[in-house]
Amino acid sequence: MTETKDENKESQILEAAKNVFQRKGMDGARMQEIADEAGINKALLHYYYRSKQMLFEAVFIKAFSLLAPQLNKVLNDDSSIEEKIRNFTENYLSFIIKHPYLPSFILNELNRNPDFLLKMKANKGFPNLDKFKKQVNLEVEQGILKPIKAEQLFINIVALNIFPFLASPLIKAFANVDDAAYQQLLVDRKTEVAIFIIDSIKIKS
Amino acid sequence: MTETKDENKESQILEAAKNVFQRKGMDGARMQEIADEAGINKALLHYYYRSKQMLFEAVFIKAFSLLAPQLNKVLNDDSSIEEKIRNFTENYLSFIIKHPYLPSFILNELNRNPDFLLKMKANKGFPNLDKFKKQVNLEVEQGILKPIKAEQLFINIVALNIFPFLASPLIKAFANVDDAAYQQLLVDRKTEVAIFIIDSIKIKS
DNA sequence: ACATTTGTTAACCAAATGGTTAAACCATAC
DNA sequence: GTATGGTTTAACCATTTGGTTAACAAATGT
Repeated sequence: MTETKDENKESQILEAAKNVFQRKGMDGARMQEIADEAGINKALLHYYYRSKQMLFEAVFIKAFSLLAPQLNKVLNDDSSIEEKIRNFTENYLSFIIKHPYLPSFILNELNRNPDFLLKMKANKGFPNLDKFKKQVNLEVEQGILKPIKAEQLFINIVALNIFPFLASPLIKAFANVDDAAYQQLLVDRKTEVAIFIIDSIKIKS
Repeated sequence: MTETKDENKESQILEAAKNVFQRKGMDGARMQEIADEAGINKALLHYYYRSKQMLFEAVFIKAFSLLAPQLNKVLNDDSSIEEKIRNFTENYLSFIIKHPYLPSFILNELNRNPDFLLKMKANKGFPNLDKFKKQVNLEVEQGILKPIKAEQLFINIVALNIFPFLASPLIKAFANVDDAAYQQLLVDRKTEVAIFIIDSIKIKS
């Protein structure tokens, strides 16, 4: 129905597993349901991926590898902090709007099992704040930015971008908006969020 | 170990259930584990709360009822938007630091089953943005605040306050800080977040 | 042609799990 | 004391679930 026509069974299974795991989480997912969604026999799952745990890890690592490098890319390019914020907000929101379950999936499973991160950290391409930190400190000294700790700024940027995807049912209920209106709010945020952050931290000249 | 000495079995069970459900989620939780944590027989769980589903709903509703009214209180008092932001940030962060699993638990389970919100919405005391919206619009007209939609501002406030509790393992890994340092970051946010928001939206005189 | 490896399936299995039952326990009332 | 009602437990049950097996089909190599 979506993509991955039929290349090979392996990625066809992975696609089905991704859908089920992201909907139900590791604990809620059933191997039978994944098999059904992939249109194959349950035993075949175990033929390709030995166990539920291994299938899950394959899905998780793929999802994480999709999300993390983008973050890294923006953090480590040569633009100013202001540009970084604009780029990140624009790119990341566009990306997540296409994969709305990703953030929730990844954060949940990391909470469930933080040790995962140890495996991930080994990979190079694992996001790293060093350059961003130096840059923030420098721009603060130069009087471009108001004093703020790089870590706090980083949390704020990520929070403003990702949170609406973690809490959509709740926000929809509180703000009394329907799906279409919420979708529009999200699109608006592609520019709104960057403005919001920059207005907060930039010293006007 | 914590509170609820021994009042009655019912709340003793609820306390144990809360702990297990918040750690493991509905799907990951086991009735046996809840029974063990409550120091009772598994059959007794079913004696007090007929099924896992009912026990879960009792826990969930209690958690939600703890979180929601606070939000409502701040939104609907008579202070200015600026004061509301300060109050909310200060109060909510203090509260959540004491119950760090709550946000993750509630958001997860709502994503898993958004229909829950219909039940919740029936309760009076369910948070409502009407007053907040009017107030934002008014202060924008009066030139106190820069133009911003109330919904977006609301999302931003909640995101900045809650997100660090949803993503703690991830942020710790990215920012390379240990538990103690992270705890300190959270405490700092009690004032930092309010400043960050107000700097962004307030028109300087 | 045929042997060998790879892919696929239906049937099966053992463990885990939510839930039930029937008996025991223990207060309080008579 | 013992009848009565709620409380608690050990043992049990049916179903679900992850995983295996053994047979079969389809490629692939020779």
